[in-house]
Parts: sequence; structure tokens; C-alpha cells
Amino acid sequence: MGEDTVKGKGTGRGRYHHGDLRGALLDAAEALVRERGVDGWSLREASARVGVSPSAAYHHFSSRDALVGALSLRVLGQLGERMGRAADLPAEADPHRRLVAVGQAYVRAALEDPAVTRLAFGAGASPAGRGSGVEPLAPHPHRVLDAELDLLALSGHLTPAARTGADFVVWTAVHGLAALLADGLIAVDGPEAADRQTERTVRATLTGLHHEATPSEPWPTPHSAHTTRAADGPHP
Amino acid sequence: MGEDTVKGKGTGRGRYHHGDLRGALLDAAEALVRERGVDGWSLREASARVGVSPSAAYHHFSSRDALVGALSLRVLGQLGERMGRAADLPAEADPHRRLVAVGQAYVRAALEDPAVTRLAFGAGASPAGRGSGVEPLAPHPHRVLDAELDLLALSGHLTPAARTGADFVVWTAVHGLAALLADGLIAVDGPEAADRQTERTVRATLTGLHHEATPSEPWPTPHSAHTTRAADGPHP
DNA sequence: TGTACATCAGTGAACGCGCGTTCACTGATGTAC
DNA sequence: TGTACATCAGTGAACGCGCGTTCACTGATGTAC
Repeated sequence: MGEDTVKGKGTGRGRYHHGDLRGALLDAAEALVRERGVDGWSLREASARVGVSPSAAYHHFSSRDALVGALSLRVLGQLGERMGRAADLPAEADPHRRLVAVGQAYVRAALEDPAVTRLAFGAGASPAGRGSGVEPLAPHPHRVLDAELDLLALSGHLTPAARTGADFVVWTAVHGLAALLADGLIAVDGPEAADRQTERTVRATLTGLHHEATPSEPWPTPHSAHTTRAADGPHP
Repeated sequence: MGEDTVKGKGTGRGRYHHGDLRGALLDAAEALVRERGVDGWSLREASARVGVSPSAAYHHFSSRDALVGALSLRVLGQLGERMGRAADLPAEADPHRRLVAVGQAYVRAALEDPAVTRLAFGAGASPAGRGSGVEPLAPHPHRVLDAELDLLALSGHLTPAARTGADFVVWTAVHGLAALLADGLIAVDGPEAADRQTERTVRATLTGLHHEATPSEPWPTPHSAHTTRAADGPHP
């Protein structure tokens, strides 16, 4: 078995053997999650979208749950990769810059693709995907944040006492913002505003609201779904 | 119509007219959410549990979605109340104590009742429950945190610049911890450990990890689901 | 290069199921006189 | 206090539906000789 005669993956349109049905099903499922939410679609719909009979999926996934689990892991891996790439920054004066950038990648993903991101962290997400021939997992989002904190500790910008468990504090903060945005509990005017909010949140966990540098312009204030409710315009 | 001849609410067992079917359906639905997750149950099951035919529910809710929406609002209100009660503390030296206690109430709720709490904040939760004869809403969890920050600002423990938007930073942090615990992404050894983690998180947003007081004992470290995975024992 | 054959990855019909919702109905309640 | 009647809150049968999954099958692929 030569390495590059893998099986003609790619454009399998119209052929009896699809070529990469597994990947195509994951793609279709991801699109459906995006359009209808984590649970608003069926195995049959995903199969139909790929142009394949419903039973074909069972050659690649043992059940619908297994498909969802595998997708969840794939999304989680992509998020980890994206965060890793965001950290790849030229050396700067500001030691916190990399950590902020990593957090921003996390939050941006939640903002761009709420339902899909929610899937990655959905209740008990990880166990479901186990043992389903999963691709070698990219670093977990938590691990990427953790690595940045290691860097800060190594360069003396975080004391050992503060370093202990700091990953959970920072993860909590970043995840909280991502979750609130993904669930529409707060809204923000575009990705740049999200970035600024992420920056303030991450810096607050490190430096504290009490000690934050005075911003050149005032911090933007997100909108909260519940307070604006009473002030809403007429309902359509 | 006298005020207290409302209609014999309470033990309606065995009678043709239930007395408070609306409330009973909400109770049953809440229990089902607790047992099976936000979407793992049907209107028919909730009706059966109350001992009533499936169609009876339609005299009280226009659809299953309306039932879920109303439940979501009820849970949100109860959480707001619980947080408000937690703030009711004797005056203390530590100005941040009340805010910490409010955050702890939020996180504890998520820990005790993950699925139900998730429902309260679930994707687009608020709009679904609109216009369904909803009880006068208790203060929203965000509002309760907001009020505590007002108190801190008033007593001079938070500068006006830091106060602006601080509610979103603190909500983000508390919500993040609640969400990670509710979804099982991190685990913690019991409610006291959750309280300590909440305290560290809330204090970090105010004071910063850099400036935190040295704890008498080291901060406890939660367990993360993804890092322990590799170190798991044999699978059952 | 050609043929036989095992294996793989599809098909399509069928299964039993429980779902949300509608409908015409009926029993219980409470008010008017 | 008694009766007529409107209203309210239940019943239970029925609807059409799409679901996940199984099964016996078949077409395509790739390897052995």
C-alpha cells in the first residue's frame, strides 16, 4: 500500500463509491448544525445532502450519536488549531499580547459560528466521540491557553503562585464570553468590538479591573438581551 | 372575585379539574430536563407524568416550545432570586464579599442542576417564552451582579472607569465557570471547591491574578475532562 | 495482460416507533335570576 | 335555595410524519495467480 494511492479522495461526484463519504457526511452535518442548531437535523437529511442513501452512513458511523461525536471532536480540533495559529505573533513589548490573541480566536469562533462552537463544548461532548477512529487530536483549546500561561510564567510575567490554576481562571473567562455571545445573551457590534471585549476580559483576569490601564477611549459596552427587551421596538 | 378563592390550587389528585395543571406541567418538564437533558423528553411524557392526556397541555401552552420557553423563564427567575438572597449578608470588612457570594450562588446552581440551568441560558432562551402569560420576572442574574457592582462603585471600591462595563466582565467570568461545570468540561471536588474556584475567579476579575493575596492554602485545581482522558483507568 | 474472487461501500425497501397537534366531545364549575 | 346555562378544563381517538436502524442485496475495486 503506497502512501499516496489512498483511494482517490476528492471529487467523487456521481460515482458509486463516493471516495470520502465519511468526510462528506461530517461536512453536511456541520452545515446542518450551522443552519438548524445542534439537534435540529437528522441523519437522513445529512445523507440526502451528500446524495447518498441513509443506510450508507452506517458503513462509517455506528449511529447518529457517533457521527455527532466525531463532528464535535473535529470542530474542537479546528478551534485548537485556530487558537494556536493566533498565538504565532512577532515578539512584542506587551507580554500579554499572545494570550489575548488566543482568547480572541476562541471568542471569534463562537461569534462566527455559534451553533457549531456550541457543539464542540456541548454537554458531555467529548465521551460520545470516543473510539470512532478519530483523527489525531489537535491541542485542546484549554491546552493552548495553558501553554501561553506557561510562557508567561517562564518569562517571569506570572509568579508561580499565580500560575497555579491560572489556566482554569483564564479558560473560564474566555469561555464565558464565548458562551454568552454564542447563546445570544449578550450582543456586540461586530468582531472588532468582540476583540476589545475579549481583551478587557483577559487583561482583567491578569491585572484586575481595579488596576487596568486607562483606555484611550472608553470600553465599549455590549448589549444584553434581557435589558433591551423592555426597550424593544414594535414586534414584527 | 375574592383574592383568595382563586380556585383551590394544591392537591388536585384524582379530580377531573386539576387545579394547577400549568404549574404541574412545568414541574414535570423540569424534572424531565433534569433526568434527560434539555431536549430528551416529549410533551406527551410530561403530560403522562402529571396523569393527564397529552391534549390537556394545549389549554395552557400553545405548543411544546411555549412550555419550554415558560420553564426557561421560571428557572431564570428562580436563579435571580437565589442570587439576590445570597447577597443578603451582614456587613463585613471585605467589600467584595457580597459579589463573591452572588457569583457562588450562580455557580452552585449550575453544579447542582446542570441541565436545568443550561435550559435557562439555552440558545435564544428568552424570546421563546415571550407573551405566554409569564409571572412577574425576578431580577435577571446579570442584573443582580450589576446591582452589586453599583454598590461597590457607590462605596468607592470601584472607580467609575472600572465600573463601566464591569458587569459584563464579571458576568462573563461567573457564567464561564458555571457553563464549564454544567457541561462537564471541568470537574471539581464538591460544592466547597466550586465556591473557592468561584471566589478566585471573581476576585481575579477585580484584582487580577497578578495582585491576588497569597492564599493560606494553595488554590485547588479543578480537573479538566480532556486532560484526564489519556490517564483514564480501564473503560468499563 | 487476463481472469477469478474476496472485500468494500454503496442501494432501497421495510420495520416499528413515538412524536406534536387537532378535533369533536364531555364533565365540572360558577354565575344569573 | 334551586335551576338553567355559559364557560372552562379535561378526554381519547386519530392524523400524518419523519425518524434511526436493519437487512438482503449489488456494483465497484483491487489483489492473486
